[in-house]
Amino acid sequence: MSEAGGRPTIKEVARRAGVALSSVSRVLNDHPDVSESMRARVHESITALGYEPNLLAAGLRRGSSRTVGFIVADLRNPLYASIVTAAQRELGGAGYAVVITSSNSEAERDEEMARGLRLRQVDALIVSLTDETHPGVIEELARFDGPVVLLDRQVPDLRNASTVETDHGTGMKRATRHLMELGHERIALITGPLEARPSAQRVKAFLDVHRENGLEYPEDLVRTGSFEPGFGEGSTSELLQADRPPTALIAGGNQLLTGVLRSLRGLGIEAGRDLALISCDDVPLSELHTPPITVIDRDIEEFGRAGARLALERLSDPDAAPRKVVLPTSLVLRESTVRVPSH
Amino acid sequence: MSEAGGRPTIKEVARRAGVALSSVSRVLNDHPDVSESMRARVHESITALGYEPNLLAAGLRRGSSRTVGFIVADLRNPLYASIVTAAQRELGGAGYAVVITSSNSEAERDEEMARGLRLRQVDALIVSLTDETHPGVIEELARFDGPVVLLDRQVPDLRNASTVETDHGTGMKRATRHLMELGHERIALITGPLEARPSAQRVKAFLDVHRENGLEYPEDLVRTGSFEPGFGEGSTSELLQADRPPTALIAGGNQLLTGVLRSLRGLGIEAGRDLALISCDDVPLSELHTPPITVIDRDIEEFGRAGARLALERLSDPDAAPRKVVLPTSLVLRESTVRVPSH
DNA sequence: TTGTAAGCGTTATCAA
DNA sequence: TTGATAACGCTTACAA
Repeated sequence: MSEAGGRPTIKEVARRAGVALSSVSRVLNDHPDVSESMRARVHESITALGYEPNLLAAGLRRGSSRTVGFIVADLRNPLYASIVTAAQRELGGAGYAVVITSSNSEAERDEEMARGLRLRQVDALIVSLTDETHPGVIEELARFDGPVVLLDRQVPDLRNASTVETDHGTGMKRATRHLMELGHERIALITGPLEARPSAQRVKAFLDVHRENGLEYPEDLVRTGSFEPGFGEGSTSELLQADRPPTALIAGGNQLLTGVLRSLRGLGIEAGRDLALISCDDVPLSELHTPPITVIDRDIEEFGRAGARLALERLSDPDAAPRKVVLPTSLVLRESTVRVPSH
Repeated sequence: MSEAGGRPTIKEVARRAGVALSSVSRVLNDHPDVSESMRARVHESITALGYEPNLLAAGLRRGSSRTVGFIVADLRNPLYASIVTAAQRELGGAGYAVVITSSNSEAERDEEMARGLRLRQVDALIVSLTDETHPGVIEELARFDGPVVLLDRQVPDLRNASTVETDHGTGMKRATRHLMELGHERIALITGPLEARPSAQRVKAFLDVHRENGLEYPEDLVRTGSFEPGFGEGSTSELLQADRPPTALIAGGNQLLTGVLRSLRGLGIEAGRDLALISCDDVPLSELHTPPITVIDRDIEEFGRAGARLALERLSDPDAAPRKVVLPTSLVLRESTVRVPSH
């Protein structure tokens, strides 16, 4: 199309406009010291040539790619997708592009993704770690020298990281107390690995409420391990087919919930009638299930925005100290927990 | 940590190893002509210095970023997330990173994202367009000179694009016939905008089956417009509160389905009993709903993989002609369509 | 097999 | 306010 085949560069724009290369750059980055006539000539040349900047080159020279890397444990979880979408909007408004990667809930992939993003010179990293205790990932994040934002995770070794957390503990306490008030004494809890903050917080809160009500530690009723549907399904089947099955169950996430519901269907057990059921995070399934399912909810968009803001904060002021934001949860009561257990 | 503060570069690796800069590069890219001793010395130096390559620089020089850009209409749709995840795995295996962007179902954002990815010098583009007729996006894609893969879209003007399509027509025909065999004569169809291939294909197939059965064109029962839940909810309410409501309904996507179900709940209408219901694409909600919902299904992972393969195909051989892959659909019968309508 | 050197498209420093 | 020019970190002819 232009001079010599390939895409026109700043150099050709300069030649055509009869100005210096650096002047074109100044116009492009709207530098304050450019005359109106210069701006006009350059713009004329730019549109005539159909010039488009090469962001790789600019990033290399500038030492910053104007890009934020995002690592999520599982993109297929609609929750993460919402977080990413909200964050992307916030960051986009500030001129940053977002590179999203998914680790498929494998800690080694987390490490791989973090490294990849580092080498691509992203300016900041927002991560939802699969395993906050995995040394490889921590090391990887420590090597990164831009701001790091951890979502719902805590890594004490990472001096440089801001965090946005959810107050899962309070939510779990409310849920557990709610079930106890309904008369349940044998409540089961299925949640992800203890290596992820939310699970640890939930288990602790769950046990605290038991203790506070003078109830024994229901060791056999607490299952931690994974956020995948399969884990929810298997655990539910085991729990409900044991000698003393629970009368209520709390699922620690929407993916776990689908597993729980699959199991219930297989066993012919109906939530709300035969078993009180509570899930974490509101999704269409929990709302539209028959009966609708009580959930520990939170503002997931705000969660994503908060992550983005924490990153931007330290991007605009590299000396700013890392911060921690804690977001609240609320208990949304629905029919899956209205009836008193028949046992 | 190393010489002068910043991260070590290839230059410092070379100096420490006492070899030429280019030799380090050769080792890094495992060029065939490197002696074992050279390789060893360089590697020693690399680990000693903690060297890490700058992919921005490599990409600039090479004229290729080893990156594939992905544009999806809505990341929050679990279906897209699965497609992306599958594609990412395939592309990652071939050494390509994936930059995911979401346009939030806004055609202008599609354009914006495409441009952004272009400027970032991605090597290929895989896109699920919001509006395949939007001139801005088409122009944008046309300017791109690497391979373009369109997902479930067709743009005749784009000579350079491969496509992976779903045979939505056959699926819709099966679904419609199935309902007619159950005795339904007034079947409603709610689907996305006609500007998106799947909707157009569905409407056509739906009408074809009506014609083939000697039934009039149910103009009042076909609603096209958007894939968002709100559109599903509003349309369902209107349809079911009209003078001659349908006895069966087909929802053209999982997001639409949640809207449909919300509306049904509000109206006190039960799927499977009062209204036969079919949805497109299987998600936990369709499977776990009471009653389970009949769906037009497809292998969504394969869809994503196919997109990735089409991109890789032309990435490794730039002269390869664009190709088109069509994936089948199947009808999964469930309880939402077993009963004969009472009307 | 290895080294020298040019250049990828920018930005930023320095003079003018 | 503008123009030369030197990087940025890497790859790749070409020479040795």
